Amino acid sequence: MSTVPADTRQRRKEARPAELLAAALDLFVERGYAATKLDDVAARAGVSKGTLYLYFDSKEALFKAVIEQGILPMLAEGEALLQQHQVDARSLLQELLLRWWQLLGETPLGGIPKLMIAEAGNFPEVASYYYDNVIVRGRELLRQALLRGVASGEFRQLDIESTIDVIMAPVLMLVIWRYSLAPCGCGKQNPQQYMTTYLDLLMNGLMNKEWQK
Amino acid sequence: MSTVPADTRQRRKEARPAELLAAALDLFVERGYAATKLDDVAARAGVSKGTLYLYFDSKEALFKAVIEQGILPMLAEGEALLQQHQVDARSLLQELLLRWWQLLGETPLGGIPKLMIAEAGNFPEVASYYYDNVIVRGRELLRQALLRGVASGEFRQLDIESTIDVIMAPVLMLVIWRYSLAPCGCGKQNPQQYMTTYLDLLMNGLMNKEWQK
Amino acid sequence: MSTVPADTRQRRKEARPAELLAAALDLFVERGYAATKLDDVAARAGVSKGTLYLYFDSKEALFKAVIEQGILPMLAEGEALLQQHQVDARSLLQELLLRWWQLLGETPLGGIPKLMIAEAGNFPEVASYYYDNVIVRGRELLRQALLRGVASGEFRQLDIESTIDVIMAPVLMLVIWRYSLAPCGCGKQNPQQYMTTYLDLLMNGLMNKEWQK
Amino acid sequence: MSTVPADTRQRRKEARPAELLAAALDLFVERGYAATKLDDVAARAGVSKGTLYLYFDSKEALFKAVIEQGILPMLAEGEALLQQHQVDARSLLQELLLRWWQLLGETPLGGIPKLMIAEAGNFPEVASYYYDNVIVRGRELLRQALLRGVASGEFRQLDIESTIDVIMAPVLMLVIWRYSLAPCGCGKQNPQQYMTTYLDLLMNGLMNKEWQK
DNA sequence: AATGAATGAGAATTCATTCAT
DNA sequence: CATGAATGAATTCTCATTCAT
Repeated sequence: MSTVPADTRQRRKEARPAELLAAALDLFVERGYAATKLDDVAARAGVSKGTLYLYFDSKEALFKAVIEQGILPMLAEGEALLQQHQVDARSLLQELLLRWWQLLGETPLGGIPKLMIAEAGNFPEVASYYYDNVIVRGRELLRQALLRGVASGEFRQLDIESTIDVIMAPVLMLVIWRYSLAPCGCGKQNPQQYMTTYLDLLMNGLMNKEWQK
Repeated sequence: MSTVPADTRQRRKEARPAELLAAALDLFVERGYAATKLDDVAARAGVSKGTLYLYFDSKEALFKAVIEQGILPMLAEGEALLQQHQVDARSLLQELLLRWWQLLGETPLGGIPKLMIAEAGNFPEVASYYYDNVIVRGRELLRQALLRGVASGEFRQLDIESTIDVIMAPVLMLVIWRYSLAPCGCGKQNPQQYMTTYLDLLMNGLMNKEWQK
Repeated sequence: MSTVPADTRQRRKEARPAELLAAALDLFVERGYAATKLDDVAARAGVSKGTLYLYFDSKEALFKAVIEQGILPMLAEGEALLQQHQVDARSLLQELLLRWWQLLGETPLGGIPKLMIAEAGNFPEVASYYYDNVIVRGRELLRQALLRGVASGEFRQLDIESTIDVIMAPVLMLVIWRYSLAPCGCGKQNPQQYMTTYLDLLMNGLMNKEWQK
Repeated sequence: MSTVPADTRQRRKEARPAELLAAALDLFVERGYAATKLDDVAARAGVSKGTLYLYFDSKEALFKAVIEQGILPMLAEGEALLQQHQVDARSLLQELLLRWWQLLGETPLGGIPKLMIAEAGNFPEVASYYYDNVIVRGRELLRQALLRGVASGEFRQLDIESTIDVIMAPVLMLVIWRYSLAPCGCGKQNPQQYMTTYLDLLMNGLMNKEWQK
């Protein structure tokens, strides 16, 4: 009746999908798609199971939405990173990797790579979608940084495509670990130290001797 | 009367567990634990559902056996690697990584890391077991190689523990990729090129300048 | 919109457990625990299999609830019987036995003794519970009646404890028969005549000669 | 080769059915028909599951054989009891009840009444068979004793048919208890005392005053 | 005769989805 | 919009029965 409750309700209503997606992301990442019960998703979002179906047609649709929505911030970050114009390739590359880690390593979105790896076989279309929109774009960013470094002479001559993959691996493993073995009390990681070591190793590996500090 | 059938039967009986484990490994890796139906495992092994229960008490027991049996070759390989006595640390490290890749990258066992990552949350005890027996031991091998290299002056001073993790990451990602996004037609990998690039980058990153070729 | 459906639904929901328990009691008594299919229980209660699990965690939980709920009326009757203050022990004892028979012999609860006898070996805890709450209490009622009769001189001196067991037996057999061999067309019993004969025999057996009418 | 082993084997072979029936009786009585696994029956008889099928066509056939074989000693005892010619009806009746109790209360056959009660609903034909061959015959024995006592004036005038049933009940309950609640630690029975009390009560209830001792 | 590996129909249980309120 | 009771298809697991040895 009053407008205030209407607003509150409105706000809730609009927030519902996001709350459901957040709950679903958590559980999908923690348990996997098949082992996640919609009851639990609804409960974690504080609604009833029926409500979930007001916003998502099916469990599969929910999964796809989780991935799609989870990807958006990565794409946005990618857009922002494109605006980067570090003077040297080393700084550019370092910046790319650090911001990626900040995005994935410190938000729930970090679970998406693990989820995608685990479920790629069951949802090939989603995997393709993820590949085309996230991986290809991310590789493109790295490719540009590498190409610039090689062109400027900062970086050694390397096979660009495989270098991209190799460079991605340690950051990926860092976030994957966080959502897989780390919660089981396996290996107390120090992400900060890990990134420091990684970047040091990488730059030493990439750069021409004369450019190395 | 004839000895052949008796032998055949015997041979089947002894081979059954291994056949079932192989089938289960394939499907667990491909679909995940929860999404794998025991009917399918049995069918792939060429037996009926009931037969599976003659050898494994439950789906969970089958899963554990898959991991435990899958780990054995890694441990054996680890033992063999310990016997390695390359003259220089560089060769030793390179040998470790290549043989690991050969073991995991070219046999169905390569699916185990992906499986473990996906299911660690649902089977923490198994994850701990895997960590203690595979990861800790693997890290020990790398640790020794790194320490030797640092002692000899081949390798730069680096934080050993985080370096181990960083070094493991690209090989892990290579096998994980093979069982996750690669089957979806995402990115035609060239593992040979990947390993070449990786080792080149790694050695350049690790080694002191004066030692670099 | 209409209140009737809401009421109906509510009423259904509240009635469900009782309906399921009634259906389960019937079938457990008729077929035994193991031979009773939950499908059949649900069907007899007019619901689907899944609904049963909304109210009971498992088949075993259903069984326990059947016994526990089935016992309540007996306990209530026991309480009521305690208020009895017949002038003579003969009337008191007769009243106890008749009311017990009315409760068990003329309602579905009569199946409980047969069910308990058949399943005691498979559910020892339930059997203990039944023993402590039903049998011990029932024996206490009989004990009091017997003690009073002996004290007043109405009844002969007898070993009280074994007399209690002997007295219980015929009424028990009457209800057990009703749910075991009687339905197979074995022996057309006349419970009325049976009880008359039983009480006559019992009273003659119990009472001192000078008190006998 | 030697004749002794052949004999042994022969003896075993001939004993097999009886051993299997004994094992089956034990388990059927303890757990009920449906809850008894043929694996367990075979194991208890010391043979393999397959062997069981050499002697019995099916689980149901085994059950029927258990009942049929279990009944034979009762029938034989019944025949022997018919030869009884006690001078007085009281002694005759007492003898009948005591020998029945000795047969059932002190051998594994005592489980048959419980088994029959529990499974009558699932095996109506077996129940009918049991009724016709055991109960009808047993009732006939009691009927004769009662008729003789009434004719001689020892016993009071009573409705014979219902008296038979009432008289059977306590002995039945005694053996039923032994295989149902007693094993659960419910009520430490003293069968000797129970029978003494029962017979005392019964005779006092049955006999004319002038005949009572 | 005896074995026990293999089978597959059947039963308990779960959970995504629907729908009346 | 929101709820949660109800559904039933799907899955794990069991066990009577068969049959090659």
